[in-house]
Amino acid sequence: MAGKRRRRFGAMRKLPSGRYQVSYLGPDSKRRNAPETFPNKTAAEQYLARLETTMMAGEWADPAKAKIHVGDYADQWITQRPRLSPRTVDLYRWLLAKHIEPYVGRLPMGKLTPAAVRQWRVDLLAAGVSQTMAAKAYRLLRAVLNTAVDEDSILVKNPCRVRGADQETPSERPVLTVKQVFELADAMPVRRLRTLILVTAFCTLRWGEVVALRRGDVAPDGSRLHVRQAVTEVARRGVVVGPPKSRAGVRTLIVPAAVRAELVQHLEEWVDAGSEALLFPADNGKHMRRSNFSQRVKWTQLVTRLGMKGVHFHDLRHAGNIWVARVGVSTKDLMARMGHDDMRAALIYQRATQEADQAIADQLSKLADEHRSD
DNA sequence: GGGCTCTTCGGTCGGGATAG
DNA sequence: CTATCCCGACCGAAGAGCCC
Repeated sequence: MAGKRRRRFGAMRKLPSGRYQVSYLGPDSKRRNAPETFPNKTAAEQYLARLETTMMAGEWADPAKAKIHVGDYADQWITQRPRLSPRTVDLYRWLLAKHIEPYVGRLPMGKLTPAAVRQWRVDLLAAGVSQTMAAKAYRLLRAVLNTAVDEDSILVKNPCRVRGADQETPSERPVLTVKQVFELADAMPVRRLRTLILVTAFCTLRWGEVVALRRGDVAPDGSRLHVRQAVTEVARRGVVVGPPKSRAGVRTLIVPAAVRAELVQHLEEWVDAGSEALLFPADNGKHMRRSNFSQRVKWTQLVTRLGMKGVHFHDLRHAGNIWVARVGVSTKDLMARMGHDDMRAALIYQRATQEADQAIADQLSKLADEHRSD
């Protein structure tokens, strides 16, 4: 066209109706029309200018893809995610079906605004969903949408921006005393489960770790324990044996002298020969199952009867950790014993100890004050 | 300007109820 | 007894912020 310079970015034409239509090349070099036409040339120019800026900033979103439904995209996301553990896949699918799909699943991606996300969360909580589960669902949706932003150019910005919505409200677990742990152990219907309780508490083990222990993991004199495996129960696959939860989970523990004799006796009386024999097997010789144990010892009723209502098996591990922290070890040492890579949990125990120290100090001060006033 | 701590984000395991 | 549903708690890696 004579006299007309080609535009640096995009193209523009006047339609028979008198309105202006613009088109442009996306980052994928495909030509697209703007979703609407403009009443005058200036408006069209402004649209192109804004568009160019977003594209330069790498924030351009493909309008066609924005029509994909949130639920479909999320479903695809889970399927395509590499290296998710089976447990996580199960959880994600469940969260999607239960807490996401029914609310925003049929919404096109482009229609999922921050306001819609906010409302979704409000609805979820109003429906009686706990903070914890709402936070989980929120985090999943956010992770999905982050991929939509970063990799697929479906969205410009993640609409999940509710402050604190990803936070799970931590709750205090009861702290068992040494005496209570022994009471619990004594209440076990059979001797070998008594040992299970004591080893779990004094070696601060996880359930999956303690039931995976084998004869070869215990030093002959019961002084050391080698944690090298852990089991998880996976839907449709049953018990799965693998490495412990974290890298630091593989560890060697010194067994407190107080339970060594018991452990050695347990090995003699109950554990099959051979280094691969399980320390605490089920009656069928295979790994003990959680629900099997709970039902067998009637856990819920038991702890209630002993005045420890609401105590979980995992609280044995907590108790052990608290005791260890009270002995006055460093955070690093505590982490090593717990099999943690992360210091957060260890710090919680040390804080609990500090509070106890404070209480002791306060009591001492009181005594001193009483003395002075005499 | 390198090592530390804190926060954010994504991911994994534990526990109880209940149906089979 | 096992399997599964539903929910709650816990954890690791990397990025952000901070302090020498």
